[in-house]
Amino acid sequence: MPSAVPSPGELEAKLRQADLRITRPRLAVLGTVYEHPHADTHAIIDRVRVQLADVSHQAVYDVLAALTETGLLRRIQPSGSVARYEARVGDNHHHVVCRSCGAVADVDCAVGAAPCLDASDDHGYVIDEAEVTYWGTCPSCLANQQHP
Amino acid sequence: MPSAVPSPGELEAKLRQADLRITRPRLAVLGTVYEHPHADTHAIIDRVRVQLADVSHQAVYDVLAALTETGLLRRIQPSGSVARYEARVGDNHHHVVCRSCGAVADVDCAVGAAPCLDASDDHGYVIDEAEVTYWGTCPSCLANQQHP
DNA sequence: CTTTTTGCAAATGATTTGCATTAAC
DNA sequence: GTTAATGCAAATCATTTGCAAAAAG
Repeated sequence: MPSAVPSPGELEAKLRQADLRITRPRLAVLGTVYEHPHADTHAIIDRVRVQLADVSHQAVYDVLAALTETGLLRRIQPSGSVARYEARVGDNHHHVVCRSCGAVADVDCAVGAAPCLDASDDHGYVIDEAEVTYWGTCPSCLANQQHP
Repeated sequence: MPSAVPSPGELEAKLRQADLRITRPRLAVLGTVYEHPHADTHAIIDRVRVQLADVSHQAVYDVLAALTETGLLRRIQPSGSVARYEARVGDNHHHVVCRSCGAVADVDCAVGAAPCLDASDDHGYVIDEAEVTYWGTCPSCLANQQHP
C-alpha cells in the first residue's frame, strides 16, 4: 500500500527530526506532497494555498528546497519535465513516466539490490545512486489513442 | 572505442537518411555534437559559431529539435541540469553524472538485455525504454575534494 | 532577543512562438 | 517555383536572488 498521509502531529515530528522549525507553510507543503506524490511546484503551490491562502510562491520554493535538502522530500525531474516532489524517501525505488501526459508512478526495485544497476564502467566516478526512469505510455493515454 | 567523428560527407548522408535538407547550421550542429558528446545547448551554440559566426541561437534550438525528432541525436536531461545532446543513438546505453560538476559519461548496458530493468510493476503503462542515471562524483571533483 | 523563515520585487536563464526572409530542392 | 529553414524580436515560464518584515525558539 502507498505510504499513508501522516497526521499533523506526525508531520511536525518529521520537521523536528530534520532540525527544521515548525511553520505553517512547511506543514502544508509536506502534507501536500504526501497527499499528492509527484506533484510539480505549480500544483503544490495551488494546493498549499487552499489551506494557507497567502503563501508566496517563493516561500514554497524555499520550503521545498529545505525539505529536499534535509531528506524529508525527494526531488525528481524526468527529462523535459519540471521538478516534481515525492515524500517516499529512504527506500530505493524508481519511476515510470508517460511520454504523452507526463504522469508518474512509482516502481519498486525488482529485488533488493539490483546487480545490473552496478555501472558496467564507472569511468572513475564514485557512484552513490542508480536512478531508473521507465518511459512509456500510461493507461489513460493509451485509451485516448484508441479513440482518436 | 567512442564513435568516431563522421566526415562532412558522412554528416550529409545522415541528414539525407533522415529526410532533412542539407544546411550549414545542421551540418555544424551535428558535427559539433559528435565532437562534444553531452554538450548543453549553450556550449553547442558557442562551438557552432566558431565555424559559422552568424547562426542565431533559435536556429540551433530548431536544429537540435529536428535532429532529435528524427533520431539523429538523443536529448538527455539529468535532474537539475539543462538539456544535453549526444550523437550516440541506436544502442541502449546509460549515463553517469557528477553531482558536483555535472560532468556526464556513457555507461554501457551490463549485458545486452538487462532483465532487472523490466519494471517490477508497470502500473498499466506500456514501457518502451528504461533509462538509468548513475549519480556520483567524477574523478576530477574527487581530486579537488581531497585538496580543499 | 536571536536566528530562521517568509514575503515581495525584480532578475536570470532556458526555451518557445510568430513572422518575414532566405536557402534548399 | 515551392517548401522548408533560418534570423530576428519578443514572450513565456520555472527558478533564483536580495533585502525587509514577521515568526519560531
